[in-house]
Order: sequence, then structure tokens, then C-alpha cells
Amino acid sequence: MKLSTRGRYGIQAMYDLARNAESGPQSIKAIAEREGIPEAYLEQLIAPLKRAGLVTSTRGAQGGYTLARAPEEITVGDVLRALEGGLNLVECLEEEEACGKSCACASRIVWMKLRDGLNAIVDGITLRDMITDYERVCAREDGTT
Amino acid sequence: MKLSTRGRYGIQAMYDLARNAESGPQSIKAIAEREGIPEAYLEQLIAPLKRAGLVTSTRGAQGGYTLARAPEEITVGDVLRALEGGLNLVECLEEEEACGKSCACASRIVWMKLRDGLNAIVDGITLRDMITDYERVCAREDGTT
DNA sequence: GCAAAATCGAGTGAAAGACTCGGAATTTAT
DNA sequence: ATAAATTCCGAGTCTTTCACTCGATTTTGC
Repeated sequence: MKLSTRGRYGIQAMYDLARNAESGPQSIKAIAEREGIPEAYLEQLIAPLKRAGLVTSTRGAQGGYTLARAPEEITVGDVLRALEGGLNLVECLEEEEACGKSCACASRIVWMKLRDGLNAIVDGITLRDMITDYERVCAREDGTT
Repeated sequence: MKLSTRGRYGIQAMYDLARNAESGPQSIKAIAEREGIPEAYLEQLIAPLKRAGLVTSTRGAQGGYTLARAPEEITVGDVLRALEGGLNLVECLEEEEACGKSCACASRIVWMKLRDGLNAIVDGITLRDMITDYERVCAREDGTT
């Protein structure tokens, strides 16, 4: 029931991109350094984000990644789903069959409630929210990250 | 981001106990058979449930397990927390330190929102709810589990 | 006392997680 | 035109966690 580093790093990276949206494309190296993410690993994570249409890339020197949409139009849910492969807590929900097969129906209802609830939460938080929340809560404590 | 079988089996087992609350203590063997859970494995799972005070046991022949409280007073959250070791999606939240250390503050706020949201959801579903929901939704389809 | 249970402590095999590496292919700066 | 900076791609590896299994030890109803 833990979020993998994929999701965590992914959110951090996207947040980083959101903060630096004005400064042109950000290289993996730059993001990795600022956020403390292993560079070679981040490369693996950003691929699915691109496939999901959340970031765009420009190759070559001075290249890097940019948010595909405005920070207020990208949710934490978008990012997590791209990296964690859907937020189904249980495989049983991936098949669209009704109850009566392998999955006990009573439990299935629970998993569905969890899935829907979780999705509602993560879709309610945008990258913009992260920025403003951070400013409100942590602003004066320090300036890092 | 998947729930482990611990959580899934655990919910199934507790649901089974709730349904059979009238019939005296249920042996691991009986529960395992009805729910399709590996017997020796279920034994491992029920231990933490007992430690958490969710079930009580009676040893010896005719013994087994019983819910420690009424089905309406045990939530899915109680069960999952006992088996999944807290529903923190991220270890960073286990230390109560404020931001500024290893964990980026902006992300931390997100994880806290998720944790609180998730807990609210799972604590809003009792074993009783599982039974009534099941009856409402799946009643006429079949009678299994 | 015997059989049906819970309890306990280890052990194991496969799968997933978290990275690393090396080598293209592209583009910009010089 | 060449070098440097980058994205892109496909493997490979090491560790940890999962999902179970097994055997031995109580406890207790009949």
C-alpha cells in the first residue's frame, strides 16, 4: 500500500517543471539535481509522462522538458496514473466483469469505492495547488526545493 | 500502488466473520475454504488482526475466531491499517518532522492530503456496510461468498 | 486420551522495485 | 564540420518484499 518512488519522484519532477515553467525547457540533469533524484532513473520516469501527454520534449543541446499544459490543468492524479499504471488498488477491477467470478462481490464494492474516492482526491489537486499550498504553509521556513 | 493480498484476504476474512457472527467461532480452515484463501497463509494474516483487537480467539477443538466488536463498529480502515501497517502512502510521513529535511515540503502536503482522504474513505465503510451493500447490489445474481 | 483447533518460528521461490549502463539519434553552439 | 549537450532506447542487476509453506507446540472439547 505504499506509493512507489516512481510516483513520488514523478510528482516532484512535475512540480519542478511547474515552478520553472517560465525558464524554458529543463534538462533531466537540472531537474534531477534540484530534486535529488537519480538522473538515470528520472530518465526512465519521464518517458511515461511524455507518453501520457503531460510533458513535451525538445532534443539536442539546450533542450529538455516542458509542461504540456498549464500547471492548473495538470493534476496529481494525471501524474500518478501515468506512472503507477492506473490507480486500481486491486487487479480484480481491471477486468470489467461483474461479480460472481474470482472476485468476491462484497469486497469488490469496497475496492470500487476506494478507487473512486482516491481518484477524486488526486484529481482535486493540481500542480498549481502544490505551488500555492507550499507558499502558504512553508514559505518562511526555508527556501529549498 | 497496489493493495497487497494481505489487505484483500483480510477484508474477505473479516467479512466472512461478520456474516457468520451468529454461528459461533469460525476456524481458519472454514474461513479459508469459504473465501478461497490459502489456509496456512490466512493463519499469518489473522494474527495481526488479533493483535489489533479486531478478533478474539478460542483455542482447542470447536475453537476459532470471532469478531471482537459488532460489524457496524469495525471499519475497512481498521482492518487495512492492521494488515498493511498504517495507510501512509509514503514513509516520509512516518517521521513527524516538518519539511526542510529529506522530504520536499510541497510534495509532503500532497501525501498528507492523500493519507487523510484515504483514511476518511476507509473509515467510512464498516463490515455492516459491506453486507448491506452486497445485498442491495448483487443479491439476485448468485449466492456465493 | 484423542482429535481439532490456535500459536509459533523459520524458511523459500518468484516477482517487483529501484536503479545503472552503454549506445544511438538530434540539435545547437562554435 | 565538429564537438557538446541532450533526449531516446533497450538491457541488465541487485535488493527487497510478497505470498506462501512447513513442522513443532500448546490448548481444549468430547
